[in-house]
Amino acid sequence: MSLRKKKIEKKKEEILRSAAEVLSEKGYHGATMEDIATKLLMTKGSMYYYFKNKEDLYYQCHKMMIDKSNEKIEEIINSNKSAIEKLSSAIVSHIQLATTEKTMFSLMDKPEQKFSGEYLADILQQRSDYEKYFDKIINEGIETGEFDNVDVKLLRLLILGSLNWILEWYSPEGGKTQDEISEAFSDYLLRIVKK
Amino acid sequence: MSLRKKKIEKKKEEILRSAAEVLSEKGYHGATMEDIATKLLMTKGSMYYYFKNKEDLYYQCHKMMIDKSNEKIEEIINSNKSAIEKLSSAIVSHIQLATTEKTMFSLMDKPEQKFSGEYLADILQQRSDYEKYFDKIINEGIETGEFDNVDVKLLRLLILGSLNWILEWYSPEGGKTQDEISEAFSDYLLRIVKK
Amino acid sequence: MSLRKKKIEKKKEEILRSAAEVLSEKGYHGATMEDIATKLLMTKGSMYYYFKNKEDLYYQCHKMMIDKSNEKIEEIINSNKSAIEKLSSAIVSHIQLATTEKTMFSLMDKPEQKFSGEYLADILQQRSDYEKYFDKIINEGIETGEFDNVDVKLLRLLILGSLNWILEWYSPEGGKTQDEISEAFSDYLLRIVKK
Amino acid sequence: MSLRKKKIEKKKEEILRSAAEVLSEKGYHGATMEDIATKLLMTKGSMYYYFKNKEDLYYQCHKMMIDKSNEKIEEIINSNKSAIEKLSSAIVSHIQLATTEKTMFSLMDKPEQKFSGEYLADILQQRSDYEKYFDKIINEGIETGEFDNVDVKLLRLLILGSLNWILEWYSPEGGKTQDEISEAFSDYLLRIVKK
DNA sequence: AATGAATGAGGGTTCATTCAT
DNA sequence: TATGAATGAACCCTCATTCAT
Repeated sequence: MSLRKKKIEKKKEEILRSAAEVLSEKGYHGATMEDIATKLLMTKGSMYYYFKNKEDLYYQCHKMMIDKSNEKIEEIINSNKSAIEKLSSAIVSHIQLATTEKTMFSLMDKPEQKFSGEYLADILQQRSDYEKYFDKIINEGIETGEFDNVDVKLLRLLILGSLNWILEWYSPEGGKTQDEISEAFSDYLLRIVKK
Repeated sequence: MSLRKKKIEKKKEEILRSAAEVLSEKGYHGATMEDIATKLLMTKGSMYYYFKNKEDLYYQCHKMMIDKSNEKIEEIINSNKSAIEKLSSAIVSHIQLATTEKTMFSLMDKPEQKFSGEYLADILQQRSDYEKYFDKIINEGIETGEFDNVDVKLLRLLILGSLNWILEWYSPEGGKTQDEISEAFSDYLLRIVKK
Repeated sequence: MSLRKKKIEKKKEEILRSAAEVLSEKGYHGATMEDIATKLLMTKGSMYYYFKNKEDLYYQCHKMMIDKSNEKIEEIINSNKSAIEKLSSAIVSHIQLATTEKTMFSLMDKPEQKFSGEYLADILQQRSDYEKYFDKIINEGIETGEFDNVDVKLLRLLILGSLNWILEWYSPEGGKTQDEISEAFSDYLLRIVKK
Repeated sequence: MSLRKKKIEKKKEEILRSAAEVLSEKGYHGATMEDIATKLLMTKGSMYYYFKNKEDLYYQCHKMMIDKSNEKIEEIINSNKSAIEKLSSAIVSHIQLATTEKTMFSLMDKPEQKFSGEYLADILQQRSDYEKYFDKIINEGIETGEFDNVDVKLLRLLILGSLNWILEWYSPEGGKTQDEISEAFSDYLLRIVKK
């Protein structure tokens, strides 16, 4: 990648982070291109140099986040840990990411209301990938006998539901720290599968 | 209540049900008053005979749903069941309501992005009431010794998160029936608290 | 006129008076049929039993007022007074009417912005009649030698302008009484014509 | 001021002049943003680049005009003329402005029906300033003995009333020229105060 | 004689998007 | 690269008017 390309890439990410904040705070339809541009000390028009349109901007925000999530969980999957440890790690990792990058993370909600066509298919695929990783861990646990014989899909939905919901209530100033939440949630959720 | 009042009330509810469908499908900002009216074979303007504005319409949808939820859970709370049975019932009831009235239920998400001022305060209060009921059940279980000594608030957040998330994936045509989901979720979630 | 007709006529005038108040306060376009109906403890729809439409309602308000004005000035014209006394009386009478019926009187402003076609022509004719009466008095004064030789039209415009403007600032609670205003204005305005 | 700012200022004034014509012809409520835009070969939406909303546009029209009026009268006040000459000049100046800029001038009517809150207070203040200048001249004349001992406020109301009313009847094609009107009105009105 | 309900045309305003500079 | 200016489609909402009852 040329230096120029890299610089653009850098700028793009800077925009993405800032855009994500506004977008997650006001919602996709609630946030205007102007809102986003203002926060970046740019003008509305300039944004179109970097992004094709609003949907594209949103998509890139989304992608940036899901890539990070997938990276992390792949790492966990490929480690030498036991299934229990893997599931615990995945839960903790998800929470850490969600709470640290609350703003960006919360973009990932209700994609059907924001995306259409090509973009939507892509987004759903990426999500599905992430979910598959969880299924993989759970299946592994069942096979090794570490886990009880649960309904894999339903359990995964339960777990991810409880984790994703954290965005709805977590606040850095709020009562619980990230670590407290991580510990409690991984403890509680593992109780479901442990024999 | 006069006959006229009753008729108007009936019409209002009819509108609400239909509106909820459109609103939950397209989101608050995504759905237009025209969309909603068209579905009812009405005109945009007519809606304003029954509702002050879009926010008001949305608010009423919301209220209708949360009233039902609160009614149900109050019934459970006041019953003679054990804490375990109460929690299980509350979970099942929540799932039944959420899946049966998926469209209306899903309106209850992210109120800060849709409401402001008076309305928002009201909504948040109603939500908080519902959550308090769950806390009450959990506390009861701890006191009677039925439940393990958990962090009440975090557990409640975990449970409600996993339940609310059902809206994101449940589909009547999908793989699992309401009952299967209810059974699995109440089973799994109770494992967390049972000693 | 039958008794029934008379009753309708009565009701009409009642509506007119009340309507005029709202109309003059909020302006023709600013006042809604609902505003007017509410004040009369009626419903919007009922107004259409008495009046063809908003323009018609406004027109009738207008007519009611100008008829009164013309009546009074005709009386003055046909009296046995001197021109000076007639002009003075006309001024005083105009002020009394304008201040007593401030609300209705102020409807008579800028008819071109509110009326069209048939209505407009009618209104302008009625206005013109009233103005002609003033001209007549002034001409009479010049002929009898009571008045200086002024430009009749310009003087009439000056006088009526200053009188009509009273609506813009007169308030029953304000500093000056109707009589003080009447006296001062007739005194000042007569100074212009007196030799 | 930068070149850009100047250009925008220029455009704003261009819009204001054109808007004033439409607004004064059709009235505030009668004129639509579309009407105004069309006349400028612009689109409705573009107007919002320059003005916050309709009320703002109207306010700026108003302000532009009253600033001019105040400028002129201040000049007169600060001159070395006698009170009689000052009053005469003020009358002539007012007439010249009103007839030359008939369209914009006529916007200044009935502000309570068009403005609210902040805007209204501002407008009323500006008006009041202008009136105070007239009072000052009249008081000066009384003090120097040039004028008869009149009721200052009532006389000012009489004078400004007759002047403002000119807008209701003046037409460039009509019978009287600006100068004829100016001469007649200042002559007539001064007769009131001259000893 | 009155009204509840519905309508639809139109108004103000917002905003994603474009494009010349 | 960046932006100022313009656009136009779409949205929410208002309101005069109608009409069955």
